[in-house]
Amino acid sequence: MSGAHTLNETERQVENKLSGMTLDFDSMAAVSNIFRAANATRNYLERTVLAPHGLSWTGFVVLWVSWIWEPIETRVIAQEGGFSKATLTGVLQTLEGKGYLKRDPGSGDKRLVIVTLTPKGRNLMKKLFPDFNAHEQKVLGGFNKAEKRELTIALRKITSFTESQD
Amino acid sequence: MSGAHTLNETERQVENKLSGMTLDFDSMAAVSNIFRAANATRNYLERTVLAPHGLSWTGFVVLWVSWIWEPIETRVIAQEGGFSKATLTGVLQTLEGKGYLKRDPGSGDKRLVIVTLTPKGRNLMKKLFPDFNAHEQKVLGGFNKAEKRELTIALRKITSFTESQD
DNA sequence: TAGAGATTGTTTGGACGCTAATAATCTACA
DNA sequence: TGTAGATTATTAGCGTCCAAACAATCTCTA
Repeated sequence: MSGAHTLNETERQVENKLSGMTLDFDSMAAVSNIFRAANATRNYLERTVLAPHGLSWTGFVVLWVSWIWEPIETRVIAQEGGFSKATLTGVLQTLEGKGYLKRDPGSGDKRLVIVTLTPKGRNLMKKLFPDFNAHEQKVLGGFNKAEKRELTIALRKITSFTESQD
Repeated sequence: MSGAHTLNETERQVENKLSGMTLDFDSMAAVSNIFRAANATRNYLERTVLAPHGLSWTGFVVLWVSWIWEPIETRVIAQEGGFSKATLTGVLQTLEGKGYLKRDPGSGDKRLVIVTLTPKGRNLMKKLFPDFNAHEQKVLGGFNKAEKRELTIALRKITSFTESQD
């Protein structure tokens, strides 16, 4: 929902299609703007920070989580990163192939896989993360500290509601 | 970035990794919560509204845009929906296969493809969209009208900044 | 009126991302 | 002790998602 048409044009057209139905355009606008902001921010950070290093968004998240908590079990990475174990398997293969991390069997529980960054991976993150954060600051450049926190709180409210529903 | 660890634990660990660097944790939290909220909301709406109709998120967006503006050129759908032409081609094939829409060559410019919903597609949307909006209202249930608009404005500010940057 | 360059949709090849099925391993309880 | 059930990572199969290459068509200009 990106937009060649303006919001007003869209609203008029939707009302046209659904005359008589009660619609909440404020909720509609809020929801669609969450996705627009998320996509635009993701594209921006991929373009400015990640692409020069040949890193995908998911690859970066996996690398970041692993870097912060290494040595770390893959099941924790999946939970922390918010994707399935199956997805993680593929991403780990990619990152291992690029030489940023390695996988070892758990010492106790043999089912587990433990991820550790390679020196190459650690060097990358030590350089990449401050850069990433600098661009996050740019993204939030129009906000003061209180406004950033307000936004964060609002978004958390949405996350916790939607995650609590079955 | 979903979270088995609390924010404070993560902050402490990151500071540990990057002592001496200046990081903006408020921006970091805001950005990561945009993605958490977007993913959680998407999963919620897929689960509650879309899955019962065998519809994917992207499929719904394409169908929605086409329904509102039909007859519509595919290049407009791609721009409006925010994905590439290549992605759209696949999604349109899927939706056409399910009998929700059809593709016709443009009458003037022969390169163009014009999308029109089938009666089956229109019936689906007429039923689906009010349902979708009802769940959007639920997602924003903890917000009053002013708060919804405030959130929308904040998100738009982020979108317009990130989209304006190269 | 050619023909060079731009634009459009599709194909191709690669990476994500999910669920369901599978194999290996662990846990619990009789 | 042993075995049924749970948990783990991986694989298989499908549907997104993108950039790059491609063929068809249009546009502009000399």
